[in-house]
Amino acid sequence: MADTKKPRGRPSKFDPEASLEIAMRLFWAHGYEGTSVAELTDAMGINKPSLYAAFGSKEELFEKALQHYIAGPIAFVSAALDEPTAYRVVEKLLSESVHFLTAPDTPRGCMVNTGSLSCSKETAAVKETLAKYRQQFETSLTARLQRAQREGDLPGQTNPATLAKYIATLHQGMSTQAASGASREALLDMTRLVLDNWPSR
Amino acid sequence: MADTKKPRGRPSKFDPEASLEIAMRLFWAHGYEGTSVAELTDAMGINKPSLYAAFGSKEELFEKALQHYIAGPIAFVSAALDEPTAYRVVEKLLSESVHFLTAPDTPRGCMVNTGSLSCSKETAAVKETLAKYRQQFETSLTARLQRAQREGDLPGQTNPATLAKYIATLHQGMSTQAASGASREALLDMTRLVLDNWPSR
DNA sequence: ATATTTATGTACCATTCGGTAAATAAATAT
DNA sequence: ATATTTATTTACCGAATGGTACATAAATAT
Repeated sequence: MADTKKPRGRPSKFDPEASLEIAMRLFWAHGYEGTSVAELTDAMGINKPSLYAAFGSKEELFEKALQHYIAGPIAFVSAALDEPTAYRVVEKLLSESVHFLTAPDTPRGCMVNTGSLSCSKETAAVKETLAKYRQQFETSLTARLQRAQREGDLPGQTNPATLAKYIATLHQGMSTQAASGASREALLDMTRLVLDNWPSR
Repeated sequence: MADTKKPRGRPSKFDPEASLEIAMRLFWAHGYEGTSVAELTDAMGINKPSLYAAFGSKEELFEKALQHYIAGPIAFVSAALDEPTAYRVVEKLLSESVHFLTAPDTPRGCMVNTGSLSCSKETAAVKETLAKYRQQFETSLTARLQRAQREGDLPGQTNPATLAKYIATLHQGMSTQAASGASREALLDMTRLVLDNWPSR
């Protein structure tokens, strides 16, 4: 089942998957513009041509690191949408986000939120990519809340899009809070406050 | 009353106040690292030595532009704390923030939030300055809510610090939302939702 | 008129930026 | 053994970065 046929030329001395993980951590911690190619190659232990051969460009590497981030560390976000009720979706989303955003062994804050909020004109594409992902999340959450309304666990007078924007906004704000040093306990207290005032509890 | 005594040397051909306003707009729109000194001097119509003579360094200029921003465009934030009740403080704060963050003639988002969230290690000082200002706001709001509790317009079981963090988090999230293109109407709807679920209404 | 003071414009500094050309090293195919 | 293929290392590219030395221009003081 494994790849038994040996490749033709000189073997790579680095694992692209491991390098992607390293890139993710650096972009996560310092953003797109705050991370230089030299820092990336230093951390990966490779030279620049190897990076460009494997990933194309800094921007492509960022995109791939972003995919890696979405499929890995924040997979819990889309998983939370599978909870049975709107309340439990939001409960799980917020509480898991707090734990994630304040985890001791990973950068503070969410890469999708802090990766590139304001940037030079040249880097606007990256900024918009991240904005697109945030929008996708909000759209998915809206759809999930609409389903909840059909299934009767969300009051009919609540606007799902507005509620989704509310949760997305809180989530984005929590990312800033965590990146600025807010404690896990304080953010959990805040989550409790939000859930205690949930429209349909 | 005016400054009648003529200064000694060659007169300045630029107004430092106007230049500070220009710097504020650029930093506001593109952040600290996303704005280059060359872009600043171009927009101001001066040469670099004039900028350095007037403001010291890029970082000092940013600090002064930040003061200008806090004293000007977002003076309404501390002004909102003067409203008579906790509910009206928050109502004014959120609704005015939405109008401010989505104003058509100014950059989207709040400079204190988007000025430098993630950045290279070298620029960590600017990031922390902004985090400090956000913390100051949250602390002021906490104090205001404590006063509200003493004055009886906020239920005793509510934790002012938690409630203040909640509002601050929403505010920070709204900045990201606005910077990402959220419409004024959608954000006002969201504000309405928040206020309708206010703990002590 | 001349000296002094201040701000200007020009030209430059070392460093870093993202990215690449070219030579070389290490593997397999024949 | 030799050719071919692939990835490596080294060295470099032009442009942009934040910041400054230096000569000059424009004002006042004497």
